[in-house]
Amino acid sequence: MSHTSGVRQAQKQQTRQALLDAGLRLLEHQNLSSLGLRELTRAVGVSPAAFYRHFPDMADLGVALVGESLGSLHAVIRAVMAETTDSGDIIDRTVAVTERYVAEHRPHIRFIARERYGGVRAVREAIAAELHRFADEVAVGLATQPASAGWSPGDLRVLAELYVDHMVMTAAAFLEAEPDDDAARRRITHAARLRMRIISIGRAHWLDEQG
Amino acid sequence: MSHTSGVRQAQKQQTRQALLDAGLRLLEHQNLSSLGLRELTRAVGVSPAAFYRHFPDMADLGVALVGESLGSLHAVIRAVMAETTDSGDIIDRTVAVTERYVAEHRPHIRFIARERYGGVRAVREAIAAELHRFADEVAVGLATQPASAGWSPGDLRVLAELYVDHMVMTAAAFLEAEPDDDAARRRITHAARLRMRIISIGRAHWLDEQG
DNA sequence: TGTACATCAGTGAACGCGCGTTCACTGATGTAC
DNA sequence: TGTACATCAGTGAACGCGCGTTCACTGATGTAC
Repeated sequence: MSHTSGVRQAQKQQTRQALLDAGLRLLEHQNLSSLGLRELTRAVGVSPAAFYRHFPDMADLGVALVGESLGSLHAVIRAVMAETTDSGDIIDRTVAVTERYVAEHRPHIRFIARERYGGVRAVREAIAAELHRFADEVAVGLATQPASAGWSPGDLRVLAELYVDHMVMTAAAFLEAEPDDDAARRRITHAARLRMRIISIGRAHWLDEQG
Repeated sequence: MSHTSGVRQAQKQQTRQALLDAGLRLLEHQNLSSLGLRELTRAVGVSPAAFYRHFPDMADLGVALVGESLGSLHAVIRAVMAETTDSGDIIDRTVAVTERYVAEHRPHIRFIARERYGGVRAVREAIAAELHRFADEVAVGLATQPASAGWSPGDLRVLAELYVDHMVMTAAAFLEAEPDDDAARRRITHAARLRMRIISIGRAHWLDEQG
């Protein structure tokens, strides 16, 4: 039984967080699989061996970064979905929230984009699992909307994934633009809204076409 | 003036191709930025120094692999777009072609997915440029269709990117499934068709909603 | 056709370097009484 | 409160290893006459 309080625990947690923070910073220009253990501990200012007090290996640190990067998104998504106003409004709001989230968590989102199909299996799987959970949440939200009447659960789930994928796609686009390139950001915003509207209209007319 | 014929040229080309082939194979389980020069030349059976007769560095080999991976897709896309039958048919055909292309070029497509947002700038940019060119081509194709009447060139371009992104998304999904997992492949095919139909229907009703 | 010289793809040895991991250790923090 | 012992985060030295790059070289191929 370990007391969770105490100076020692707090100091350990602080070093762990320093490793995560430095890792994220160093990953701005490289892959997780090319980030060196010594490079990381050097940046933090601890000995190489200290790393092993916190993570068994780099892949494990990567998985921790996935949680840190995507954990806070759940609340954001739920908040947007809860405000069930008209669909045009919800689209603009979603795009705006995505833009702001990328601006405020740039290194985290870059890390996710880079490692989503990257070379470290455990990290890839952790990201896939998180996105899966987002899609679940969106699917539940969609199911409660009147526009979903007549949709099978499986097809609703595909629709939810479509929305999540587009959110990721939009985030990646904002990522690639320079943060202060306002023209580029307006272009991305316009494209993201247009895409989501096309999908939204397609959804609304889906059942007509099936009849 | 160098004669392009000759035994020497042919042998050099052969070694270069062996480097590309071995590179692609070694990149199945790792990033370009963690692929070692010695690891690669060892796999090919030449001395490490021989590498420099063909590429200045690994990033350059990566760019060559991008060309090799996406070059042959142009012809395929153009062929599908040329057969302007009804839109349901063209969707099924596109999904089927994507599935077959991934099955036949698995390592190439995996490389593209992994490096699209990867750690090597030159390679990222080469991939982005190729996808940009695909979208251009699709936009030209779309512009000739009656369903595009009333669309601005800018919005048509967004629509073209939407189709390209969905092709990439579908390819990535096929990639993640085991090649012999027929159930997974059927699920992906169903989802891909549904997504494209929703987009197609949204496109058809876009102008109505704007009025 | 034969000869003498030029080119250049690939060699093999050498270099200095930073890597991941191990280990016994230290000394501050925690606990029992 | 004070004392004696336990815990354990972080140290620093050591290890063997594979890395990227350089260099003068070799010998097959190419060219000029």
